[in-house]
Amino acid sequence: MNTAKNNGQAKGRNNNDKHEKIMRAAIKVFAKNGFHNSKISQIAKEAGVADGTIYLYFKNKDDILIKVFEERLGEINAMLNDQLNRLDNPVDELRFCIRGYLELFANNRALAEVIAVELRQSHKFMREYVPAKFAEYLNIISRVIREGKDKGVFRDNLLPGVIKRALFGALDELMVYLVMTTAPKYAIDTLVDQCSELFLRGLSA
Amino acid sequence: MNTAKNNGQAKGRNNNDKHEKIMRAAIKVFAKNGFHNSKISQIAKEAGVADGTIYLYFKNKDDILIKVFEERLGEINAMLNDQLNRLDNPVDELRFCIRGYLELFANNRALAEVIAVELRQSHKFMREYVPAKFAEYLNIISRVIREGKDKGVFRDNLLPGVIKRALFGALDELMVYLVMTTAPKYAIDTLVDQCSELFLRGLSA
Amino acid sequence: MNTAKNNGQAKGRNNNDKHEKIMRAAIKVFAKNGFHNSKISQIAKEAGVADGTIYLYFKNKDDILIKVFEERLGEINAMLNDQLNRLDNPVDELRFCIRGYLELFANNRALAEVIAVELRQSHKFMREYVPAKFAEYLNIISRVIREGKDKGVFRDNLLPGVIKRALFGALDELMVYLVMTTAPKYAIDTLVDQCSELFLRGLSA
Amino acid sequence: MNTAKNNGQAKGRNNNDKHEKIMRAAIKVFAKNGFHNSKISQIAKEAGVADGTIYLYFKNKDDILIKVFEERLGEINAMLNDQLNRLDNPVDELRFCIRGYLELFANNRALAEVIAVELRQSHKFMREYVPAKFAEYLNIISRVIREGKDKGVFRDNLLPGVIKRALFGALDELMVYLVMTTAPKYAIDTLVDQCSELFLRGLSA
DNA sequence: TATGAATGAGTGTTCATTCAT
DNA sequence: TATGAATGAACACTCATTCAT
Repeated sequence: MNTAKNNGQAKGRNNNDKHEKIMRAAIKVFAKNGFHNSKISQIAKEAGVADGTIYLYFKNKDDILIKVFEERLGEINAMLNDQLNRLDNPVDELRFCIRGYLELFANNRALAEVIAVELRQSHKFMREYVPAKFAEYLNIISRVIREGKDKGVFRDNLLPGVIKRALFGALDELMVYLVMTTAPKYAIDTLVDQCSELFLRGLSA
Repeated sequence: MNTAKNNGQAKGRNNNDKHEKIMRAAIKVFAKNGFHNSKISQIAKEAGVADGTIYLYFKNKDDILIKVFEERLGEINAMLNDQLNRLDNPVDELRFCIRGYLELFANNRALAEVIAVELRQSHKFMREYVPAKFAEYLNIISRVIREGKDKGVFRDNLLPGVIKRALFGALDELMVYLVMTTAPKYAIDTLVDQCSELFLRGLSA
Repeated sequence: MNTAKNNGQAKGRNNNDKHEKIMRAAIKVFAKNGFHNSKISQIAKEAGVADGTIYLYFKNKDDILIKVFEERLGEINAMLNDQLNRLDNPVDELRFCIRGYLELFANNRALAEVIAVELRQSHKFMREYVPAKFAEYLNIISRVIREGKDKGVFRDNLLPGVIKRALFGALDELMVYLVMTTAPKYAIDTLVDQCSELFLRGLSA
Repeated sequence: MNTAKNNGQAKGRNNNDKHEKIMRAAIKVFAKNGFHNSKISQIAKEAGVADGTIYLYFKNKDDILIKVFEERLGEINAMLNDQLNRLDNPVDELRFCIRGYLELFANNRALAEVIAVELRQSHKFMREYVPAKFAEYLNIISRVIREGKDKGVFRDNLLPGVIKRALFGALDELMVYLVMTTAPKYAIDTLVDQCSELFLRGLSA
């Protein structure tokens, strides 16, 4: 029944090609039409493969969306982990999280639309799918906050489990604004500055 | 072509009854199954009317969801406007906005689930539907912030248009946490306190 | 179950008013949209009555169409019978049948469209409904032909039962042409002349 | 959007099989129930394919009916064109047109019922659908008449554009009689003879 | 008689998924 | 692996008809 072959990450070169091609096509199509209005046949066409081929790489349509999230969020997490290691103070780190998140999506509008619009969407996601990489992402923020508390830079009565969600919500909303507004009134730098100052002041000891 | 009868609010008692009954039923059913998995026939059954009757009050399935948002958000806005008039300082007002939003949804889980999960959802919403009441809601926050700036309570370099979105995003995310988590680790009071302090410090002059 | 009140012809003045009003409205609406695309509510609106009122005068939607045919064809038959009595030779009588039929419909385009397009249509008509008045109409033609044979004006080996159908078919087709063509190439007089000469020569002894 | 594959005629054997199978099934089902009372699922069952398969070969339900007309009328036209070439005088040719038309349908009662009852039917046909093959058929008759005029066999004051319609109407009506009457009083030969003599005398110089 | 709100049966069409090649 | 023709379950919406007033 489950004929999907590639559940892990490291695969043969050839397969990977097609897996990646389908994923890129899916992001493009999802962004254009929304998940529910996107047809498998459109994705197949965009990817240059047959409809049936998609089922060699993905369990079903939902699986494509899940894989898109997981894989792209995984990349974001890897990038954040990598960069945060090079910084040595929570203030710069938080600023980097904020700037990194907004810039990333600003540069990949299609992916942003998909994540912004579809992430919270269907029951498949909020009910059945446990977004592992999403939790990991939140935890990166929480780690930075905890580090700030430990170093005495941030207030001591902060609950990282709450703050991480508030920050993520704020970032996500600003990202939606950035991506869904045809002619945004505020530049990305403005958003980053306003948001950073808001949170850093709000958190500071 | 459009046979929907109740576009305004104040109607005859009988019609209103049914309009309201259908809306309540829809919220319940949407919350349970998600919008796309909810069948018109389920809503009709839950409301105790015939399938066809729904189309006397709503243009189509999407229209039900839109009306739910608009009407409920309208109530929230009315409540906020009403209460904020009784307070005289921006700090208390912002605290009220935060507490009001979270408590409201905490007390109406079904509606919260619908709004949280479906609001940003399909192209119908982020692409075709212009959420008038939602904009109004954001502007209430922005008004409070502007007032705070005028009174010298909040910083002068704040951009209300950015801050209102950041705050809304944070609140929304916390609401999702509250509603979607089976056994939340944090009580609503905790969330309100953490969020209020975070933002009030972040905004303070 | 059958609540239709007016099955005969001679009725009270008041009822007749509404019966007639609905019928006229129906002809107009059927002609515009075709039978299957016409809604009871449209007819009701056009007639200036409530939907339910129609069911006080007609058994159901099909019944309206049947009544339209029967009543209008009845009028045609009455007119033909009346006029044919005043003529004394089969040649003039046949000419009159031909001219009468085409002129009648040319002057009532809406009715013509309905009869032309809908008469042969639905199973209700070709299968269940026995078009009494239609048979009567055909028999008027057949009577004229028989009379012509008796008087020695028309050939003796003619079968009136066949000829009446051929003539009706020809007339009907020309009527369709007249009515459905936006800018007919041939005037009604031309059609009458061509058709009369064709059939009179074809029938002549 | 339009996924129908077979718009032309000559296709691979497999596809053609199914296209033809569905068409035959449709004729059978339409003849039995009338177009509006025929369900896609019935046609699919009769054809031995899945409901969805029909939509690989036809745009929609209307399209099936249109294709039936066009293809069958196309065959009639081809047959007529082929046979008429072998005859050398308009009298025999017209006789052949008359006999050919009636015999063809007499031998394919289902198709006859469909064409007789549905051809003039719905707005789809008289209003939106332009019956190309039907016009072609009429023009074959008109060509024969013109040829007869040129050869001095038929009268000179004939208008072929009118006569072709009158003849078609007559034939069509006789065909309906033949097909819709349970026990026709007149044999097909009788009809052909009566009709041929009627028209040939009517047209003769 | 007249109304028109309410009913609910009925169906064309889409599209994710399968599987023979 | 790859294909794409075939499948068939699933569902929003319409509208003729009813009936309480």
